[in-house]
Amino acid sequence: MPELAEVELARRIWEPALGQRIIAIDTHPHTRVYRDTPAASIESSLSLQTLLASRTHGKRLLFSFDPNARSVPRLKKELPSLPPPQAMLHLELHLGMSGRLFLAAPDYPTAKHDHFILRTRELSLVYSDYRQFGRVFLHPPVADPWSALPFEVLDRRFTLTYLKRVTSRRGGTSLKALLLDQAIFPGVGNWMADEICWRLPCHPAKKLRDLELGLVRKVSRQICRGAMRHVADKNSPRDGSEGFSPGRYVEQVPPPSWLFQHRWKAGGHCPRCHSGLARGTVATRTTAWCPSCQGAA
DNA sequence: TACAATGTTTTAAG
DNA sequence: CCTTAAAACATTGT
Repeated sequence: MPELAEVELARRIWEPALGQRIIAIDTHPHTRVYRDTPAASIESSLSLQTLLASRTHGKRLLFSFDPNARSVPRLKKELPSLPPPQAMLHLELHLGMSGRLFLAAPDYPTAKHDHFILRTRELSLVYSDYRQFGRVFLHPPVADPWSALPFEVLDRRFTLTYLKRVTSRRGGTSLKALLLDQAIFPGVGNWMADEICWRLPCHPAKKLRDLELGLVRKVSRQICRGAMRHVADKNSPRDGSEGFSPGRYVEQVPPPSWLFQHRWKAGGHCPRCHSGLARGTVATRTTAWCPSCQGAA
């Protein structure tokens, strides 16, 4: 499920735990989710640390922990014998296709597909993923483990010049495949890619060399911004309640004027021209498009 | 039963 | 070495 906006939504779900200390960690240690970092090493690294911050980049989630939050008093010049501060630890999480985050009570019992649970005194932070395409791993303790990632679509630096440069050798690829490439459009997934193709409008199998890149850039930014707005509008009033409040975040979905609402329905119709939608495989993914608006490849 | 699923990585092929 | 296409991964639901 998770693309850009849904990943941001997932980040906010764990937000109530910022500033809290991890007092226990539960894992299913032998699942593929730990293919990068062994569960035991995550457990020992994060134990008793404080969750300080969270960010997203495309479909990635980053949670940063302060190993000094507990032992560092305000005075530092006065205590030269204190050990030097340790760098922040960064835990990255990817939700894959079926991963989700939720909050639960501190004594929440681990369920079948709950691979990773952080416990604080007040909350359980649960990562659940029945399909195990997702992953959780630790970064080496550097200041910013994400400094080399590509620009996000909504980043000011995502300019036409930039887009031309990073796609300069990709003329033979299809629009849909390009939109799904996380090195170029971080956070765009299957439904957003279809939405962008539809909004352009342009057939998803059209070759990049036949495209107007400036328009692709403009529309992809519109779709990303729109998707983010749909999650930002929701739950804006904070209820001020403490601790576990299930259901505070509910998934919100784009309006009926978007292709999104119609693309999976059998016999779905184009919200722009009302033609019947077409469906097929493009770039190895199931794809929906309007044969009337989007023309041919 | 067989296939598809809002994703990524690896392998194969051009 | 580079680009592009397809298989593999693990599990569930139709």
